[in-house]
Amino acid sequence: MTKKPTKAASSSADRAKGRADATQGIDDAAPASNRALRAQERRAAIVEAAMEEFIARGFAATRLDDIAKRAGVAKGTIYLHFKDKESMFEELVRIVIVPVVARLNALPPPTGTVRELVEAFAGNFLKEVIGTRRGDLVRLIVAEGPRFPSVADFYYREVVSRGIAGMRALIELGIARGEIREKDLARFPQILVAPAMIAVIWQSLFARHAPLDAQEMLRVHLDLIFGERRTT
Amino acid sequence: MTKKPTKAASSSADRAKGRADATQGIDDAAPASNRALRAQERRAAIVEAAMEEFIARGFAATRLDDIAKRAGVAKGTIYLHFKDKESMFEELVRIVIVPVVARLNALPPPTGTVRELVEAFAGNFLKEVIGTRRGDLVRLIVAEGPRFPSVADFYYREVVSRGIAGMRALIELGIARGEIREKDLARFPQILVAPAMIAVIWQSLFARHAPLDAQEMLRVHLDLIFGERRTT
Amino acid sequence: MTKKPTKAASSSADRAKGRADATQGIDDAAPASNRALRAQERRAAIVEAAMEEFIARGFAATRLDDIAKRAGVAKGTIYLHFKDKESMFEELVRIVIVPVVARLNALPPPTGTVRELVEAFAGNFLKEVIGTRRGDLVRLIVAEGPRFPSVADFYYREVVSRGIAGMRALIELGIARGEIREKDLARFPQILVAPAMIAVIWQSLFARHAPLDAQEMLRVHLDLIFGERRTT
Amino acid sequence: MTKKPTKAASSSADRAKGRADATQGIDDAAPASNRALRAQERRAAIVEAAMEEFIARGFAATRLDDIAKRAGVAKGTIYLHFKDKESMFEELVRIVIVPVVARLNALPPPTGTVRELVEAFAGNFLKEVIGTRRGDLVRLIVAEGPRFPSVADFYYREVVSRGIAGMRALIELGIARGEIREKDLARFPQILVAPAMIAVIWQSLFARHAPLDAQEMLRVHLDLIFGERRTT
DNA sequence: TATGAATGAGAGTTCATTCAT
DNA sequence: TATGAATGAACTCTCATTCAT
Repeated sequence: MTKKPTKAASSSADRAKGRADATQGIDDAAPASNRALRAQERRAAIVEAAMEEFIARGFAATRLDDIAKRAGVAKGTIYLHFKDKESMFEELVRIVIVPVVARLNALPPPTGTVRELVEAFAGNFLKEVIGTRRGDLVRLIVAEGPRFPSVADFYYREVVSRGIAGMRALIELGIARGEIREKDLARFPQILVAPAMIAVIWQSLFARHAPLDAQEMLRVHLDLIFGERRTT
Repeated sequence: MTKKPTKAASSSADRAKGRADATQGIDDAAPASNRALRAQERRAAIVEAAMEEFIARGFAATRLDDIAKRAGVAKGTIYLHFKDKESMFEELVRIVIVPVVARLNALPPPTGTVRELVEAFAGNFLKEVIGTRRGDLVRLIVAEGPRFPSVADFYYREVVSRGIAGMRALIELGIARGEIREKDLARFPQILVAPAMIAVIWQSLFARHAPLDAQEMLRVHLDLIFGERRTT
Repeated sequence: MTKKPTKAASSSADRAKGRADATQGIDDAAPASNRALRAQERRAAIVEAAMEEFIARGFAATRLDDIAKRAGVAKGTIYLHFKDKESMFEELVRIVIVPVVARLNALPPPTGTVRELVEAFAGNFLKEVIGTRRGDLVRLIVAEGPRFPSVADFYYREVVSRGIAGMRALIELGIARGEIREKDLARFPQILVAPAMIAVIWQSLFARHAPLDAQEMLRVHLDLIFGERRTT
Repeated sequence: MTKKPTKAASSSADRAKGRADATQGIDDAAPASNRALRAQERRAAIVEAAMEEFIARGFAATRLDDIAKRAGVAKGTIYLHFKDKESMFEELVRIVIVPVVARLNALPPPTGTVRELVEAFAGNFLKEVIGTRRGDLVRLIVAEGPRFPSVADFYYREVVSRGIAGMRALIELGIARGEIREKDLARFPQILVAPAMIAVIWQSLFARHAPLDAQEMLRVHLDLIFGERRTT
């Protein structure tokens, strides 16, 4: 997790870093960094617990008491790391999303056909997002976005706009290579990812009633775009 | 005294008024139905107000005080119509959704090509859902669904499953008539509506950053499915 | 008590007044005004209780819980009458001081010598302020004034400046009549009341260690100003 | 290691520094006294900081965190010097008041007329108390006295009773020498200092609205007691 | 000796729900 | 039937105090 300390946590975090560097290689540095380490662990535990609770209950219905209990810390400890409930929520989303963005930026080497690229990407999405905590996060953002414009903004800026741009590039490549016939698709990359989004939402709302084979659905959707796959 | 009409806010209010007009002139009925009439109006006002507030703030953050104020009734009056906040929310969604279902059932006469049918449907959806209160309702259900399984269930049963079934029928018709080539599409009617759903969500979260021309997007999507439209 | 209702309390207070006027003389007005009456009583009880607690503990150390308990109401009821703890304190001082000012304005008929007037005034002060709740209020204002400028301002405007002006008028009359020799006294009416203030503070802090005969002290002070009294 | 010096904050700090310079060069004493020295300095800093904060906010509203920050020590360090917040406050007042008493005891040689003595005293009071931190301390004691009887007791015993006794002695001298005519004044020395006290309070509460020329007021008051001064 | 992260009791405030009118 | 004052449980946030380092 890339350090992005709260004001409250910054001093200890910074100092910890400094000290660790200074005592690099010296055994008895352990106790010094133990403190910082424990602080990091606590912070991580709070983030983890808060995420679970926010996803399970939404922002307003989540009790800080429950987050504390789940994280195994005292109520007051939360306030050593976050200013208040609101900014905790906002920061949380950032904290959880940043590594996602990082991974998106670590582009896979563009080899093979565009369809293969998109399939690889979709496969990854299936595994890592649909039906997972990460998927619930998406639903959380959809749910709370209007009340937390800064969260929606952040999510748009960091994830959506980049994702859209990436998709558009892929689509244009596909068009240039003749893999995609529908030229206007480049104007609406949302169409490419729409079924994936629907799958995310479907899983958390309706999976009970009618399980959805997301993988198959994506395949069909890609057939629509790239033309039917020959007999594999 | 119909205590719990399964009619939507507006329509029930309108009908109630109509009835009052109809019974005009019957002396001993007038005062009695006046009472009922007023009760109906109040109830409708509460439903309307509650919907606005729930959409704007979500379930937990909505105050009954605000609903009462907006509806122009006293706080206690709400409890004459609904058991408590939770069951009010659950009932509310039902009340608002029922007329939607009713309209869906009043199928438009299936004339013309399948594409024309779907386009008509999509056009209606564009006008009546995307960027409207009704669209926000969809987002509200996505947001609160996990905490209100009964709401999600109801929505699935009354709207989603029927909608899916209807789409499937259309798709099969399209396949039979040769308008749709991708045969597997019938297995995932979700693909047909996915961009529409995405448009709904996009409007309430990201319209500010990047307005989305939903109409055009739907057209492109239909081109994908039905093959490109010739020059008009 | 001149009605000066809080925003929260205003509606009920106003309506109560209106209704009371409307139903003047009609017996069954009782139940209607009972409500308003009870509300007034509650409000008065809160004011009374809050005053006691604030005097006993100061602003910061006073618990709303204790005020509620002492007033015999629920904690939430306080918020029907006052916006929050701070504005409750500020309003409280106003509420308690207003009748004091009213009484000051109801000037006693200026008969007899200036010394007699001043003695009458001092006698009243002795009876009504020194060693009473009212005296404690003065100490409370001294204590909290710097943290509640609005309170200090109000007290200065309504009580201190008027009191000073009144004293100055009396002193000038005394000088004109030849009862007071020290002409510069009119420039510092504070001197006239200083021992009275000291007596107020003394009673609440040191009475235990060394009781102070305030009456005698004031007499000696007046002798200083008016010259020794002959053997009456 | 003198644990609880009975010296005032500032003076002890200054003196401590002086001592450190004096013991410079004694090898094995240096580190030991360095420790004690640092401790003394810290303690003095805490006392100073605490005084400022208590005066500015009162006892209950003062945060130990702020005291620590202002003193440049960690929160925990305070507890190495004081048992808890309450006893810190009580001790503090003692620490700050002791040097005042000491100075009072170092009586100036009684030369000249009584009026001159009193004027010298009043002049000193004007300079050192009215409108200064020391004056605020008086207000603090008035404010917190009822909640800290031990503070009020201490202040009475060490300052008030001695001051009263001293004033009485002066007054009696004045009467004996014929400078003061009003014999009963000796029974109420409070009258002599009352305007000075009023000036202290006035400065911190009302100076903004109506500045008070304390020096002139005291002069007028002394004229009242000693008779008008001739044209110097 | 000094630190400051951690604690958790306790404070102010809100708001769903009740009930006398 | 309708009201809205009253309730008090429950929530967020603060801060004196402790203790491992």
